[in-house]
Amino acid sequence: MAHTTRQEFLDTAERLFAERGFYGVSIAAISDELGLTKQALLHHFGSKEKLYGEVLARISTRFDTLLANSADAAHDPKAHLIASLAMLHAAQNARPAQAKLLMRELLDNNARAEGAGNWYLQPFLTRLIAMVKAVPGWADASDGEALAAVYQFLGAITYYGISGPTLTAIFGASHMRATEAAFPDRLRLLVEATLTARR
Amino acid sequence: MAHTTRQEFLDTAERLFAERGFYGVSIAAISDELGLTKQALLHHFGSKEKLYGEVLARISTRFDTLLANSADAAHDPKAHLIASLAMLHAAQNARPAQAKLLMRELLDNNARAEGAGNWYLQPFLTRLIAMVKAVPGWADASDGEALAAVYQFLGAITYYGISGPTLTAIFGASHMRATEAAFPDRLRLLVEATLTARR
DNA sequence: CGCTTTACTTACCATTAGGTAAGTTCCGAA
DNA sequence: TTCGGAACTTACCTAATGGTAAGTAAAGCG
Repeated sequence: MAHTTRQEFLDTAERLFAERGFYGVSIAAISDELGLTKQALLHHFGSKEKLYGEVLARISTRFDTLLANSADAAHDPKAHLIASLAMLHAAQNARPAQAKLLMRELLDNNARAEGAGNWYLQPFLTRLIAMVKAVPGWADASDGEALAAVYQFLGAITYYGISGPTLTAIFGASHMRATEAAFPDRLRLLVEATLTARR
Repeated sequence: MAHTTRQEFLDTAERLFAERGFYGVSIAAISDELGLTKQALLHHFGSKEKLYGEVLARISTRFDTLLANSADAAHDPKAHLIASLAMLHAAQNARPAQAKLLMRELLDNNARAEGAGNWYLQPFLTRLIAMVKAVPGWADASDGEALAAVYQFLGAITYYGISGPTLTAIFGASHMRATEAAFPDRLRLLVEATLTARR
């Protein structure tokens, strides 16, 4: 709203952090892309770490509201879960940087997690867990059990979001188009298989 | 064999690069862990980039020979593929750093790929593609099609290799044990579902 | 009008980065 | 016994890093 510059910083940071990781991007590099000095960035965010935190929090919120908005059509829990995951997939496709950053966070948080690191993702994860537990036969599942399933779905989506560009870079663009359309079906198969495996 | 120090450098670098990424680790930090100076490292490897390349090449070779050694029992192509992927899964479990590093490479190579970056993984990927194409019904698949399947399998394995520690860190260790044993079955389901989807 | 706040800038700083240059120590072969 | 090369070390360099301090220009507001 009034904070246009702030949002531009967040957008640029999200993209660059996704491309090169936290340590691979300097605050000067981020600021340069906006034609500002790094002190402008520090003015808005205080430190590089806090900027990174805000970027992550924004992604988590984005996902969370995405899932919250789809909650009404929850007649069939399993169909609802699949539809929600498809929405996430679409969101990842629309914002490739987001997918990369999410995967990076899964890689980095052990090492670079003083304090609150992981909590950015937790509300989002918790909501997905609830959706899995709503599926018939999963009501009595433990949080860990449901989370493992969630993590697998999320991983498949996120991984797919990053593998597209990578494969294109290695093997050329022509091969990748056809398989792009097949992913939603594969995702559905994965969800069905995982959810059916438990009895 | 005579190069004990070299190998120790590679081991340490593999672990640290996996933990914090290429830019997150200084060559001084790697050397310090061995009680040596960074110039010792530069003496052996020339530059940080070359060290990183050797680490990746070693992983690729490791995988490649792993697959090559399992090639004899190829009576049933699908069973062979599944068994090979299970071997990879076991290898990733035995060396968690390896899984992380592989995933990082998939994230980083676009940005930090001047030249040969991706080629480290290609022989390994090519071998997996051949194994997929050996499955009945996949002989006429394009390289891209087969690679997409390979990439999905590899992603599932690699992702699972890194998600274990992460989930444990977030939700505690007790929840994770049970699901650990279930993964081979899930992997098999994934492979079956993916390979059957094509007709 | 004066005062504060916001959004920045220039100036500066200590630390660390990767890398070069020039030794030193040691070991194995001629 | 000397020689050469491998495996290091200390010393040094330049550039870049994240961050602090202090200021400036403009807008909002009593």
